[in-house]
Formats: sequence, structure tokens, C-alpha cells
Amino acid sequence: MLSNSTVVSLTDTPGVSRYASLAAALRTRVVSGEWPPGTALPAESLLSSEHKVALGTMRRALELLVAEGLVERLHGRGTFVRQGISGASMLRFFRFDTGSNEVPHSRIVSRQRMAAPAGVARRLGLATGESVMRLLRVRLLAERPCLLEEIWLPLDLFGSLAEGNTADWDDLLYPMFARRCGVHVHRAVDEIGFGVLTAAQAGHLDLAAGHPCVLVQRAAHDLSGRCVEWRTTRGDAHAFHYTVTIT
Amino acid sequence: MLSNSTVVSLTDTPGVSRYASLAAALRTRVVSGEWPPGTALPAESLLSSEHKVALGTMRRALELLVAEGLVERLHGRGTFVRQGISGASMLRFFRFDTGSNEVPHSRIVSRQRMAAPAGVARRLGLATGESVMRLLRVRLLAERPCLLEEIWLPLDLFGSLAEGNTADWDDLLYPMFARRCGVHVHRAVDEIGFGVLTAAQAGHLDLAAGHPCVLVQRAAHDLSGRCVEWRTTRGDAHAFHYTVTIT
DNA sequence: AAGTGGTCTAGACCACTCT
DNA sequence: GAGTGGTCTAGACCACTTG
Repeated sequence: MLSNSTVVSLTDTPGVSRYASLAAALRTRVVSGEWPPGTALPAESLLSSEHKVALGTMRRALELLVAEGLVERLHGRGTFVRQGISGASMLRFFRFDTGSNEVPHSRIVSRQRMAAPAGVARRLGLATGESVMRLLRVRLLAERPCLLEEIWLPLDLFGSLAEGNTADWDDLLYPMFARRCGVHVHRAVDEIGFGVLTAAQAGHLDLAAGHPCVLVQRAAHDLSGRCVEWRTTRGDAHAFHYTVTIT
Repeated sequence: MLSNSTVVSLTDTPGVSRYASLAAALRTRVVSGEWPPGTALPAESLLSSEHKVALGTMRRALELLVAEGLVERLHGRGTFVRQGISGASMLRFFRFDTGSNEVPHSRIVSRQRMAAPAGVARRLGLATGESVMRLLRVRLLAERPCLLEEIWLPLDLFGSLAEGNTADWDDLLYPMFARRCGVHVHRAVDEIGFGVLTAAQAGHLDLAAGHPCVLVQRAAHDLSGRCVEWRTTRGDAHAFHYTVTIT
């Protein structure tokens, strides 16, 4: 019998399954932009032959990327890098009695360019003093204000939004970020807490100063994991509701 | 060539994959109690030969049950029906500044046997007027009350808890439910909202009447999907916090 | 009809756990 | 060492989408 009757790839890592290594390799190529969001990866049969693994092993790797939310597979069509989060997701924390599931209208109250305060810089992974854009935004359902948002964006990514009329902006920011700035929001972490409105905040929401509110602090990240947005959303605490299932 | 070179099981259902059918069959047997919580299922090799399918197909079926949280697989040990939820899960909605992650102490304030009010009967899937047990319970961290709970239990399942000293009860109810009543809480749906404490409620929590609170309304279900507990938990809104990640 | 992902098979071998 | 689940292979065939 030959000394190498079973040939093992030279790059096999002990303790790590082959499909996990393959997934990591593909993940790197996706994040690097080799296949931009919305485009298709090569067919699994191609990928498996290129990497000299069985088809089932490559499928295993792709399933990992699907579970991560990095790609999605469509029967008969292909494997696609996922587009960013669509939006309107803030509303899943609130129930405003306004009938349907319409997307709330957006009104940009103010737009400022400034040096990043320490807290904001830390959240966005910038050095203190780097340029950021601060947006104040009210969201309305049936003409009534329901949410107040303070949004911080790093200017190096969103410079193109610093000019022009904010009245022309879309109601949903994330699709606009993708279209106008090439920034795809892929993951967001929402931290929910409770607070009380200041007089200024309350004024934007047609509520009284000191009114109880729910705070949602969001860090939004792109494919590479960079934090591309830091946002604080406030809404009437009485409108708050959220459902969690545990097993 | 013979007319039936490829033999297909007579019970194959069109439009449903074989592994999905197998999973459904196994799910039924688990829910029926054939393999009680904590016990092991037959080995995958046994199951696959018994059902006359390839091992990989049976593994696919078992993976579905794992994803549902019905069973868990331990490398080298076997496939086990999951025990119920352990408990202390209410605390993931609150952050009380009391250092560590200790389990809060439990104090049963009152225990009543009564006919189910309409709302409770509906949630528990009972007819109005069936017997239930109502518990009022305070949970304490470092001797300080932090959560107030109103708990409704169907008496047909929990009759054994109607007698005896509640001071002897465990701090965690669900393991006690399993041990003393054979009821395993397998899934719970928590609905979070905002409210204000009544004077009576506030008294139990060392807070003032009218203090803002977070309400968690929980429906807890056993393996078969029956609702075995309806609970409303109240805690200081200022201690509320929760994190959600979306992709 | 060609190309994609989805299902299924029948093996081999590896890694872990328990006695 | 025996028994369990985990990985991997090399195929076959099916179901879906698009030109």
C-alpha cells in the first residue's frame, strides 16, 4: 500500500472542520467586497470543485454563511450576498394605534457637521474630534409625531449627505445609505432602556416634559463589522411593547 | 430494466421531504411522552435502519428537532429530550445594581385557590370557572424586593402545590414544577409593556404609588403546547434594559 | 434545455464518552 | 473497546428558475 493512500489537504487545520475553514474563506471574500451585496456567488458545484471538496462539504460551509445572515440561497437561482437591513425596524418596539403597518414619514429637524464628542467617537470607533454628522429626526404616523431620533454618522462615509435638501430624503434611511453612500447596514444591536423626556425632546413629540419614554440605542454595522451609525430613538413609553419567545 | 428499479417508500408524501416527515414522526413520539424529558432517544444508526432511510437523512430530521429546541445532541453520549427551562430568565429584562448574577430569593406573599376569571381562563385554555391557583410572589436581591409577580396555574396540574408550607418552596419555580408536578416548561412567550404601579403593588416593591414599571406578561407552555402558566411580572422601569440584535 | 440549489444514498473514517 | 454523534465523500436524482 502506498504511504499516502488517503490524501489530506495540506492546509487542513487540526481541530477545525473543513467546512468551517471553507466558510471562513468565503466569508473573507464576501466581506472584502469580491461579491458585493446583491450579487451571486459562484455555483456550489463550481466552488466545491475549485476547493477540491465534496459538494456536501461545500454546502455545509454555505449553510453556515446562511445562518450568519451573510448570504441567502434561492432554489434554482443561486447564492446571493444579502442586501442590508431594509428599515422600519424601530416600529417593532412600539404599537401606535394608527391602524395599518405603514412606514412612518420622516422629517429631518436638523443636520449638523461637527467634531465627534468622546462618547460618539467611541461608539463609532473614531478618534475624538473626527468629523461626524448629527441628525435630529422626527418620525410621524398619520401626521402625528411618534418617534424622536438623534443619529450620528461618520462623515468619511456619509459626506455626500452633508449637502442638498434633507426634505428630499427617503422615509427609510438604510436603503438611502446604500444607494447614495454605498453603505450597507448588515447588523444592528438595539439596547432598550427607560427614561424621561426633557422639555426639548417632549416638544418634538407633542408630549409633556417629564413624560416617560423608552430609549432605544442602536449601533449599526456594515458587512465588515465597522460601526457606521449610532442612534438614540425615543418614544412614548405607553406605546412600547415587545414580544420575546424563549425555549 | 425492471419496472421498479428505484423503490420509493409507500408512505412518501409529495411535496414534503422525507427528513421533514421523519422529524414529524419523532416529534409526535417525543410529545406523547414515549421518551420523557432527560432521557435519550435511540441512536441515529438505529433510528435510520428502523425507518429504512440513509443515516444522513435521519440526521437531517434530528437536526430539525434540535433547531426546534425539542432535543439536544451530545457528542459521544446521545440524543436527549430537553429538560424544561431552568429559570431566573425574568432577570434578563432587568439590571439591578447588586453586583453578581445570583438567583433572586423568592417569597410567596399569598396563595389562593379560586375559579378562573375569564381572562385567565382564556390564557390558560380553560373553561371559565375551572379551578386555578393564584400566587403573589416577591423576588428579592440582596434582601431588597425587585420584582412582583402574579402567577396563575391550572389546579388540575398543580394540585399538589395547594397544600404545604410555601416558605419551603424553591427560589426557582420551574425546576420545582418539574420535580413535584411533572410539568416541564418548554417554551415561554414574554410580552413586554409599560405601566404604572398601584399603591398595593408599589408597597411590595418599596416604591411609591404611580411609579413607572415594566410589565412582563408570560405564557408558559409544556412540550405538548399546552399553556401551563400565566404570569404577570412587574419591576421598576428604571431597572429595565434589554438587548436585541437584528441582521 | 441548461443551470441552479435541494434531497437522498451508502458507505468510510474521526472524535468523544463511558466502563 | 464499544457505542455515540460529527465529518466527509462521490455519486444520483429531483425541483425550481431562466432563457
